[in-house]
Amino acid sequence: MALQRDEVVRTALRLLDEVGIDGLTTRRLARELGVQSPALYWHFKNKRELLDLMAEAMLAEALPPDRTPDPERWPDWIAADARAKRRALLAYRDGARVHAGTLPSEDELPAIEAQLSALCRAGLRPRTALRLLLAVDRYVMGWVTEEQAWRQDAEERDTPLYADDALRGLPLLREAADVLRMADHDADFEYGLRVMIEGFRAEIARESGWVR
Amino acid sequence: MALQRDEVVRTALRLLDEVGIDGLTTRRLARELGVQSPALYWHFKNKRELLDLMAEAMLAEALPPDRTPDPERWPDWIAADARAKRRALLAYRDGARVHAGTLPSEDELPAIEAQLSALCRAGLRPRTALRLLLAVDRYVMGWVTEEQAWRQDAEERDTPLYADDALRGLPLLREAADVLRMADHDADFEYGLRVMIEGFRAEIARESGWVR
DNA sequence: CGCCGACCTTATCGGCGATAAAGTTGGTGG
DNA sequence: CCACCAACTTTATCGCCGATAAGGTCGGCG
Repeated sequence: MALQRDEVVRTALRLLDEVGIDGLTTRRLARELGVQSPALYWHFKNKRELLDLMAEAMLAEALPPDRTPDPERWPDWIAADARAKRRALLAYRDGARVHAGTLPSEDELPAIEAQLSALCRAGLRPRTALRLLLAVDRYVMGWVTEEQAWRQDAEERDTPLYADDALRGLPLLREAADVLRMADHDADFEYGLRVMIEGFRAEIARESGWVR
Repeated sequence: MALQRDEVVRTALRLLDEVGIDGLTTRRLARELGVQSPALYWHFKNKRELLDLMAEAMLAEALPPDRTPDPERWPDWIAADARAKRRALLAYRDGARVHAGTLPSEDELPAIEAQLSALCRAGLRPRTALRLLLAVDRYVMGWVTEEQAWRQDAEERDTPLYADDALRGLPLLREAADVLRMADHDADFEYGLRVMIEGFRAEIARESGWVR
């Protein structure tokens, strides 16, 4: 029975968790599939294409399909989407690096259009609404990229990050040491997300002319 | 005359612009320096260490040294720092990928302490202030990472991204096509930055008890 | 003079993504 | 029944890569 493109992607994602993106080589993947490595090039034209499909599959697994967003509750679904994307990226080792640099495919555009529609009904111009979605997406990407890099070398690190000694004479950092040492990624992520949504609220108020 | 560690880093940064991070190999760098590739391992224990030093040098070039931030004008210097960091990362090809995953070294901590101090005098608790700095940093990192990835494949791409055909039946996206096609990175970046700062304003108002 | 540390070379390892070219195999039309 | 074809895989090989081992060069210093 021949390989299915789909099976390759699923195996690649499972393997990703074991060995990380730097350990995910075509040879290793081929071995996992019981096949010689050039066989993979029948299914994908190169490794970049494999990574793109992995990224797509990663998000598809964790992101709920097209709900039609409610204009009234935009803060809720924007936050929910951001959390879902973070969860999707965190679900696999180096998920953010796999996803980085991929662009929305054309069949994701209708979902974006629906979000724009809701935001416009909430009072934004289309350009502004898209910029808003872009901004939160970039925040999530940056966040998870750093978060996973941190997790990575937290495993390898022997000495604790920023020992108390290093904070001598830095009382504020000492008080915020939990944040500095990234003890609670979830809470720290939520904080930034809430701040952005707070900012969007102000933006919508200004742009829809409710201000003053 | 022997190589200086510093000269290697400078050459690596110049070479980075020519060939990108994937083309920046120890062999290529050695050739550029008129030396055999294992010679580099006298100066750095591995490639990761070279990249770390490149990242440090990149930021040092473009970021002004420790100003003491004015508590009154926090929106100004937060925005200025974010712009400076973006500029620093954009100054070299793949700058964001080089910088990704590096942590602040311990001698950068005093500058952060000074920023925390200003934000606390503006009304935040230390933990919240640091979270705020973290959030804007992650936004910048995510932004520039995607921006550079986009620039990269904009060069390679033959067909335009999201042709008008793809936007048929998507009137809002069509109206926001400039943003979708990322025609003006600067303006789009500024928008998200402004939104975050707007959010910080609300956050400070709440936390310092001025609200209601 | 002899040593030593700084710095570099030569040789080599195992592994990488990718391509070319030659099988294999199952189904389909003549 | 057979010839062919498309789908899929193999073997062989290319030119790279990061890294290490072991040994050379050379200037300064005791």
